[in-house]
Amino acid sequence: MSSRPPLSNAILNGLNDAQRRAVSSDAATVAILAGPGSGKTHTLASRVVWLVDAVGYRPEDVVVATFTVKAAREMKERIGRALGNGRESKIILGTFHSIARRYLAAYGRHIGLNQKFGIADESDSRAIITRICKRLQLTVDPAAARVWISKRKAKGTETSAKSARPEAAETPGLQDLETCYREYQGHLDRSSLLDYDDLLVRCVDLLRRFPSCVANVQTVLIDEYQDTNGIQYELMKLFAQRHQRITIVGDPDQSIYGWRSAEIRNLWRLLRDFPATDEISLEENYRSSQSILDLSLLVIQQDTKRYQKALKPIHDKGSRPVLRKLKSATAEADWIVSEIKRAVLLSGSMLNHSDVAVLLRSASLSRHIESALGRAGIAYRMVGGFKFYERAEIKTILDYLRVIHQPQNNDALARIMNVPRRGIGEVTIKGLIEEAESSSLSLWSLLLKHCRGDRTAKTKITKHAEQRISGGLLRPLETIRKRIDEASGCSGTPFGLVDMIEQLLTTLNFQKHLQDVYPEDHEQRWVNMQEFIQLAADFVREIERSGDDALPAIAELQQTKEVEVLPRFLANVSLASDAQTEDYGQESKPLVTISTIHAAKGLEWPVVFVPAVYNGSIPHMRAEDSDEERRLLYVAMTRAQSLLYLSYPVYSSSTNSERNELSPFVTSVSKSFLKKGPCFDRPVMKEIARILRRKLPPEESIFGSLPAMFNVEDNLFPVDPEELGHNLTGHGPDDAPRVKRPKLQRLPNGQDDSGELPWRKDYATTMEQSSSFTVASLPGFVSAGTHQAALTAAAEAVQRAEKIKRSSNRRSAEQRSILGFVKANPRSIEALPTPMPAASRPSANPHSRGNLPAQNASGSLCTETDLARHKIEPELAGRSLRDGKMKTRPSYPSSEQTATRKPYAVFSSSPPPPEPAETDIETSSKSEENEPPPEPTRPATCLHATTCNFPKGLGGKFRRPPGLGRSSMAPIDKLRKPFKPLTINKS
DNA sequence: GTAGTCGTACTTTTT
DNA sequence: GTACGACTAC
Repeated sequence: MSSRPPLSNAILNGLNDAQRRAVSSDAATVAILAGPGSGKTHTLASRVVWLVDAVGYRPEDVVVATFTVKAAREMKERIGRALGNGRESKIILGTFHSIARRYLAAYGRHIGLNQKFGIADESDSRAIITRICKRLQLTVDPAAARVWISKRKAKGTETSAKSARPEAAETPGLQDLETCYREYQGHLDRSSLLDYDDLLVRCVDLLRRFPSCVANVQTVLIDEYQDTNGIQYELMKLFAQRHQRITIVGDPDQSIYGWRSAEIRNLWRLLRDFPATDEISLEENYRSSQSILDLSLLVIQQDTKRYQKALKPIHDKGSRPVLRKLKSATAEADWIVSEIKRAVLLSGSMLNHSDVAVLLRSASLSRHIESALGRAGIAYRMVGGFKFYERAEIKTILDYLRVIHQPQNNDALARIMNVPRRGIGEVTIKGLIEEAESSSLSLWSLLLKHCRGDRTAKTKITKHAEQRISGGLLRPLETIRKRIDEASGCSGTPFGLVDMIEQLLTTLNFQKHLQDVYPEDHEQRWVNMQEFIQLAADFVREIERSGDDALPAIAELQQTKEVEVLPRFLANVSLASDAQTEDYGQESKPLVTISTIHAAKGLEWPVVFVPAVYNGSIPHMRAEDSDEERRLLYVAMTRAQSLLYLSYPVYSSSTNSERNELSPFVTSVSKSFLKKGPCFDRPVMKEIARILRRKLPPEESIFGSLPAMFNVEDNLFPVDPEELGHNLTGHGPDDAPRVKRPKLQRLPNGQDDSGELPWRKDYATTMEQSSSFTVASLPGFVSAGTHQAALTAAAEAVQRAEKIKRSSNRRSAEQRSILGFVKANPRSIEALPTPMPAASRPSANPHSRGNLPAQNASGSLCTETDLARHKIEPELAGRSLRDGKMKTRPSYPSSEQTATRKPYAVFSSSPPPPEPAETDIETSSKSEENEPPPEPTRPATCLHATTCNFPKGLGGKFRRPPGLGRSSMAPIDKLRKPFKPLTINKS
């Protein structure tokens, strides 16, 4: 790689060795597998730039597929920044669905697709299927039918072998399902609609029958590959059919879309179909503190079937994640607010509200959080969940637009027929639809004929209603349609989308309609309409700026140019999960982010809250795959950079006082969490600052501006809300009495107890004997030892990080391969994974892997380089051995294989303790501005909550202001305007 | 037939 | 806190 042209240096700069190798790999197929925070997306984006700039592919010959609109947008931005000249807009980049739609728009007619096809979103599908089920009196649940149909389409056509299985008679209403499927598909065809799955299915059809569509494509890159489903895999291969050059990045641990038919299996399929694939893993985690990673790993490792990867933190230990137990969901929300305030204030606004995310299993959990934030006047935004486009008034206008675009869209027309009120009721509408369908007319033409007197509908329509339909619905829409045709026909000024919407609103007298129907909140809804217009305007501007996203011309095949804005706008609405509602003009004030975990994938925040970590929420009651739920929690946890809080309410909502149980994913590791928020003293804050690479304001200024009566510690809520009556917590025996105790002593094995529980040991002991690390000590304040020890730990962590950084420079040669894993388990991930090869250097302590196979189980199948990769840093392998953890490890329940594999020393993200000699040198050279490590015997009392003296990093110079006396401190939150939620703002 | 009122039963995750 | 169904008044 050393002989690359200088131009490429810029691309490779700032990447680590493994990333560099991934970016510049010459292999046709490249699979980059890496854990969270390892720079996957960045690497993929860099590879795109590399392929264009260094290798020389034309941008328009590169296909990049992502899963979410947000990811696509970000990818485009990143690539654009590096490429310049707007070349990124030529790249065929987008979600699978949007790329498929573009191809279908351009070439669809070659496979008999109506040029003006529309997209049926989920609610359309649901409505159609419900109607079918009702009409034909099918005994299947419409929702289940929809899922079944979708799964069938998503599976793809290649997997014929396995389709034999589930199809058997075991499916109860199979007959009905089949009927429903047929009817549904027929209905979509008649209305020229494609549902989400159809976009992919039809595109596969297109590319198979007309490979020349993609004859220009040189290379295909896929982000978040673990989320591809069968049909997407086919699509990927078809896009790459000419040159078979594919790059994927993914992380099996973050596969959270199984319910949408994502198949982790696709990873093995890829390696099977492209055996020469260059596998690269990225192992350094640049995002999270070591504590956060350690705990996340403990969670994900409970999945014994997973393919394991190394994940090495480069950051300091950081403060331990918190697992907080609250009385109710309301208390939980209030507690979150109090912790946010605490973090912001005690960091002297080094952390602000936009650094905070609250990640939820389900969007519906946001209610309490939203109202607590609202009450506290903290601005926030909700990502995922209720979508802007799903608001009733927006949907209505969208339906109008859809009918303008596609008069044959009966469903949309039926929904708007009586909105605004035109004196037509359900019965009439239903009758008309039936009539239209039975005479194979569209509803639109039926109405048109009726109103023109060409044909009288059998269904009775009152004269009054007829007039209003004719004058208030048919005629205005015809007019608009005519104007569109005229405009596009003679290339005159196209009829502006915004004009169209505004004209529609006027003719319909929509504002009055809103007033009539929603007397309570019509104003808000009208504001939504304005925002909608704004979005449309943005969309148009964006199109004009970046030009049409036409596909590169192909000699052999005629393309249909997409000239009209309307269809593209509608498609954009259906395919965009989020309206890009952000930043119009107004200085973006810092907002707390509330998001579903799904929507948070790929993102990161300094501070992350994961509320509602209880059985039933995570894992969700209705979830079928509990491993996936665990991965979901893992994804949530690994979003955090420096502070991670999990919490759960003991009692679910006020309505029924049912008790919640802590999520099973964390019960066994619950002791590794803090029971309440960390004390944000100087050392802790400094560590946070270091992880975030930010500057921490001086201590005086932080405490100088604390509001009066401010609670410095997380003590507004009882640590155990049930303790009042001496309750048993009911989470098993070791959990019962919760005695806080300081951990001041060194553990016998010489590992210094840096205030953190000895995690591994804890993990082991929770599973067998719980007594082993009870350390008798002063009763009193938990955190005291933590903080002083944190100082030492911090210094050490820096060295460790340094060491890892150093060692990781040669990492690329040592990455382990998944090839063995795949080959040993050719067709399923159900099989146990190959044991992670342990350190192969003799210097590493041998007992750790006494019974591990020396090589990857696939040994014979591995290439030489494969084997070479299996070396592990000796330090990494060494640690757990030195600690003698192996002895206390219980034999793992499932199988010997698991048990022997279990030594996770090798996967551990904990770097080894520094070697003594180096310690001194490094500390002295390194910690100039650091406090000298404190004496191990600092009395605990200095951290007493109410008299909080901060441990004087600087010799006790600063004391916290007494709080009561000081006046005129500006509470920064005063300045923040209360945020009015789009949804509902009353509690 | 339409429109308004009341009571009941749900509320995973996304393209 | 809402969406849908049943019931009742026009």
